[in-house]
Amino acid sequence: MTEARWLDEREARLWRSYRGLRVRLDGALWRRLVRDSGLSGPEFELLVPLSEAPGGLLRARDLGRLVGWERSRISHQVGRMEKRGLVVREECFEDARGSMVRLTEAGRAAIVAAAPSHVESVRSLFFDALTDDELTVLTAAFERVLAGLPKPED
Amino acid sequence: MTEARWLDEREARLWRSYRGLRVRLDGALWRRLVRDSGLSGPEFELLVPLSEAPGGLLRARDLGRLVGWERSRISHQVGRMEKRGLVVREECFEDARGSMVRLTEAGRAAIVAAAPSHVESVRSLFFDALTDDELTVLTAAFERVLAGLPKPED
DNA sequence: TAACCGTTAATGATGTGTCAACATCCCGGT
DNA sequence: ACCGGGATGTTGACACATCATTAACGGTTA
Repeated sequence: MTEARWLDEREARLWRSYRGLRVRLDGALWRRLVRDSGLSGPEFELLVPLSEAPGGLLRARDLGRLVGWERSRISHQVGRMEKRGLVVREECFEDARGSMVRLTEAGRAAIVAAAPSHVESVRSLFFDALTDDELTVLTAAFERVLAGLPKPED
Repeated sequence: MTEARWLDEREARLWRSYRGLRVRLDGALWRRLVRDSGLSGPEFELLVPLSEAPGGLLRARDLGRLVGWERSRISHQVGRMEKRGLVVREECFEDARGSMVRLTEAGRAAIVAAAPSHVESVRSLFFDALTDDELTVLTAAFERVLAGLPKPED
């Protein structure tokens, strides 16, 4: 258990700003989303792929893969959204184990109303503060960090 | 609601990588922390400033300011950590409204055991993938975005 | 056919975070 | 001395995320 590889001053500063960004940017986006559209972050995340699917219909398994969630999380979230009338569950004919998730009219109306405002928030809070060169550097750096991350099982 | 200011291809790519980073990097750090030390992320965040305070003693208000949390969140989290024996609540003599939070011996042992491994995770998963130039650019970009963020009430 | 294994979902328990009351206390002006 | 507004914490209700367990189903193999 050595003291080696501690963070130096510059590294600590970057880490603080990253933590701050993660908390404050996402917090601001979440609050604006709720305020402007009445949708929560997780609701928005599920509605996007559903709204892009033919008939607003996706199998729960595929929905989970599209957003990178596990089955249990999908199941709980779809349950809450079903109670709110945004989606309905239907049985899956190809595979009796599966279940289908279908966007309701209310759900489609909600995502259509929410998307433009949300994109505008992302642009004004994030992209408007970046230069074009920074956009390039950040993309390369983020993708390299992502590529080096261990699989979910670690 | 116009279609203007939609994200172009390069912007969408950066946004995807940022979202991925946010989820996968923080997820990996959380899982390693729990696995290596038995501490959760929020527990770790409160234990750090407490371990640096004289006597391991901080007023709840000050603890909240140090980590940037609101009162309710502090209260709930301290309550859970008190049940786990990591901290104890004491009354505040200077101000009868306040309450003090004190690190227990078990709490101090936990943070001392957890910190080196956590820093090593941050370094190996994040900093080792960045060049020195990127470190500079990211810090400047993050701090500029942070400075432009609205206050919590917006 | 029967035993078995992997996939898919649902569910309950637990930890976490936010919000809206609520109670209490401090402090300044009157 | 009093009063009223701001500060401080706690609590309960709810939404969210993860984990372990359970159940049902499909396909493979004995």
